[in-house]
Amino acid sequence: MSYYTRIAALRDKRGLTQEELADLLGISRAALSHYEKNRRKPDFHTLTKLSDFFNVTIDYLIGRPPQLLDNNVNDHIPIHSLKEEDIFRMVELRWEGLLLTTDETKKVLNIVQKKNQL
Amino acid sequence: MSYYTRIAALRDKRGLTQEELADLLGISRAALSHYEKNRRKPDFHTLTKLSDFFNVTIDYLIGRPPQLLDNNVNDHIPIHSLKEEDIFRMVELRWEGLLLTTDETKKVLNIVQKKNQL
DNA sequence: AAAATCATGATACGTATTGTAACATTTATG
DNA sequence: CATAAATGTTACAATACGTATCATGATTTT
Repeated sequence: MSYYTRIAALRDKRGLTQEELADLLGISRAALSHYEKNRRKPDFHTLTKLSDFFNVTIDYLIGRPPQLLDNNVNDHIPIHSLKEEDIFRMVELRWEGLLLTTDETKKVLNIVQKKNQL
Repeated sequence: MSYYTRIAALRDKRGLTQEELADLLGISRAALSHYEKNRRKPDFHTLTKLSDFFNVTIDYLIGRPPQLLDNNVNDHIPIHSLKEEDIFRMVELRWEGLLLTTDETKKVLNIVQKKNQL
């Protein structure tokens, strides 16, 4: 219920001060401090700027726990006529909230391929 | 800049009225209408309830355009010591914002495997 | 097709939340 | 341990929110 955003952790990881990040995003340091301490909630625009900057999803940013993979109903996926670009768009691998590059994705998919288990 | 949430579209897809969805989520119909028309912005808790209900990310829900896969720096991924469960956690395939089930994911990964192109 | 019903959009206002500046406290450094 | 740098906190004006209510639009019924 009471989320803790991961802004502070992400910022620390990059060795930025509140003031530096605030300037980069065009917001005040006080506001950023409030966000990190969960006293204030950034609006969508700021959320997006933060997510873009750190290359994470908003879900990750606000500390939303990951969803489970089952109990879902996707009737409309044309699984057998997926084009390569469709698949490319679907595959978004992340590690601790961070998107993998194309290269990294390739490597992981190769492992999947070898293990042949999923 | 000015996002349009996909709440209305997702709700319509399920054939729900504003009142029905509002009741399911424990919010007022007026509030929901405001969210759909981008006159008000739901708080994190409501955002999460909506995302959980529709099984989509918050990013998708608020209409954030998808991120690109390149220009990223993930130095810390232990690619060669990934356990199967690690990979499982990483693989979150989506189609129009909706998470794929394990079965569907298997199928798509099988296609990837055959095309052997990614 | 008019009346009635249902669904959604819009407004106004009391309340709650936000942003900012200023001050306080904590942490790092010479 | 004194100073500076970084972060935390408070108070208040400005903004945004939730709700009730009314307005409009869309279906249904007869």
